[in-house]
Amino acid sequence: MFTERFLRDKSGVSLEPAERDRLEAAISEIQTLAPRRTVVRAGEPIDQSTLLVEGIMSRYIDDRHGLRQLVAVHLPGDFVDLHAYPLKILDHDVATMTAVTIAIVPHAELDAITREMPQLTRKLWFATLVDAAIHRAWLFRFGRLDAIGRVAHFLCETNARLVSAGLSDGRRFALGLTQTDLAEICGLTNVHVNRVMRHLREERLCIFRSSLVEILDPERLATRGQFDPAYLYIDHRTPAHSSSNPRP
Amino acid sequence: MFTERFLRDKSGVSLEPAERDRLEAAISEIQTLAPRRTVVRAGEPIDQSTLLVEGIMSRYIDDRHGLRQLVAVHLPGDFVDLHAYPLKILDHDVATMTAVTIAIVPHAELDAITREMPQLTRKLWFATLVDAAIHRAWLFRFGRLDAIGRVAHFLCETNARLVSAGLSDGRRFALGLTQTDLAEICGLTNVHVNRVMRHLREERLCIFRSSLVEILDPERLATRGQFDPAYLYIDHRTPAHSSSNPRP
DNA sequence: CAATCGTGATGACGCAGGTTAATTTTGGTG
DNA sequence: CACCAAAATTAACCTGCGTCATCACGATTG
Repeated sequence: MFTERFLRDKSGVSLEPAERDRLEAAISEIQTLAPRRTVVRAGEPIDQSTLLVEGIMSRYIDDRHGLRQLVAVHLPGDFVDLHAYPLKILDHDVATMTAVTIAIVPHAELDAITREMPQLTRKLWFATLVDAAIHRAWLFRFGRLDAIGRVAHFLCETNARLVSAGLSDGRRFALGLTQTDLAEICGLTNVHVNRVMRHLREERLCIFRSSLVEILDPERLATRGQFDPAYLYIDHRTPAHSSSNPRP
Repeated sequence: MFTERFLRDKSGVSLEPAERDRLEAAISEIQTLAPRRTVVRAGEPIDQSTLLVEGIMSRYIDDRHGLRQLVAVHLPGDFVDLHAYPLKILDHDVATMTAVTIAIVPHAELDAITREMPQLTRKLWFATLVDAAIHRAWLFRFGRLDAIGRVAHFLCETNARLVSAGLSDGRRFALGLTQTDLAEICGLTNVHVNRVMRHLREERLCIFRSSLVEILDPERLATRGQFDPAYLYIDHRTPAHSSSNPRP
C-alpha cells in the first residue's frame, strides 16, 4: 500500500477503497533515491508525477547566483509534484533531501482517472490545493514572523504533518535535516538558525539534534510561531494513528 | 462575456467555445462592490466562488495583532477563490482593494461541470495551480530579494499579468494601489517603499504614481527583480491583445 | 475657506539578522 | 582507533530596513 498515507486524515476527502485501489494501480514504478538528488528540473516537460512514500523531498527556485529558495518540504504521503499533471512544465526544481522511496504515476493514468472518476479527481485537486495553502502559510511566516517565530512555525507545521502521517507522537520525531537545511527553509542563514536553536533550547521550547527533534512545550512553541494548523486541513475527528510507528 | 479574460493566453488551456458557454451559464449573479470590503472570511464554509471581472482584489492572512500579510493580488480575469470549491473552507480572507465587478459561480454548478466535462475540469484545476505558482514566486521574492528587488519583481509580475489581460501595453498601466498597499504586498513598511520608489525613479527604471505605473526600462527592471515570467504560464505564441484597451 | 484626512516624502536613530572567520563537535570509514 | 568531512557553535563587526517623528500637498467636506 504505497498510497497508504496519501490524504490520510484530510478533512472530508478520505479515499474510498475503490479510489485507493485505482490509485495503487496507477503506479508504474517504485524507486529509491539517494539524498540531495534533483528529480525534476524547472522548465522541462514531464509526463509523470511522484508520490513520496518514505523520506523527505523539497521544491526550490534558484536565483541568478545559484542560491536557492525552498518553496516546499514534502513528507511521506505527499504527492510531491501532482501539480505537474495539469501544468505539464514546472516553475521550480524538485529534489530529495534525505534518502527516499517514491512511487511514479504516469500522467496517462491520471488522464484515465479524470475521465472515469470525477470524485477522485476532485480529491487529487484538493491535495494540490493543500500544498498551495501551505505556500500561503509560508508567505505569512516570511512576511510577519521574526527568525525565532519562523523556525517555531516550521517545526510546529512539520510536527502536525508528521503526526497526521503517523510519524510523530506530537512531541518527538525524526527529521534528517541540518541547520543549514532549516536556514534555506526559513529564509535565514545557518549562523542565525544556530542562534535561534540555542534560544529555543534555553527557553525550554524545543531541542533540535539533526536526527531528532524534541518539542518540549508544544503550546508555547505554537504561540511563539503564531501557528494555527487550520491551513493543513487535517480532520481532527480521526484521532492520531496510534497504531503507526513514531520513530524514536 | 464575463469570463472573457479567464485563462486568456494561458499556455495549452485556452477554452473551447462550448466550455466558455458552460462557464458563462454557471454564473448565478453579477455584483459590484466598494473598495476595501471583505468578501470571504477564513474558516467560514462557502458554497460559491468569485470570478473577478473588473478591479483588484486581495487575499490575506491576519496575524495575532491584526496586522495582515497579503498572499495574493488578483486582477481582472482571475478566478479569485476557485480553490474554495474543493477546499470548502478557506485558510485566508478575501477582500476588494479597489471597486470591483465580480461574477458569482455556485459550487453546485462546478459539481455539474466536473461530472460532465473532465477537460474543462482540468483547466479549472490548472487555473488554481497557476495561483500556487504565483505563491511560489512570492516566496522567492521574500526569501531572496532585497526591498528594491521585491518591488521591481512585483511590478514586473503585475505588468505581465495585465498585458495578458489586455490592460497594459507593456509600459504603462493603471493600478489603484497606494504605497502602503505595495508595502503590504512586498512585506515592507510604507516608509521603506517610499525610499524604494525614489530609487527606482532616480534610476529611471519605473515611476509609480498611485493611479498610473510607468515602466521606463522593462528589461533593467526585470533584471533588478530577477523576474522570469515562466511561472505565469502565459502562452507567447499568442501576441498581446492589441485590440483591447490599455487604460492611460 | 478652514478643517480634516489620505497619501507621499524625508530625516534621525536603533536593531535584527547578515557576513566573515575561527574553533569544536559529530559521525562515518578505512 | 585514527582520520576526515560535515555539521554545529561562537565571536566581532556591519548594514538594510524598521520605527518614530515631522511636514507638504491635494482632495473632501462642513
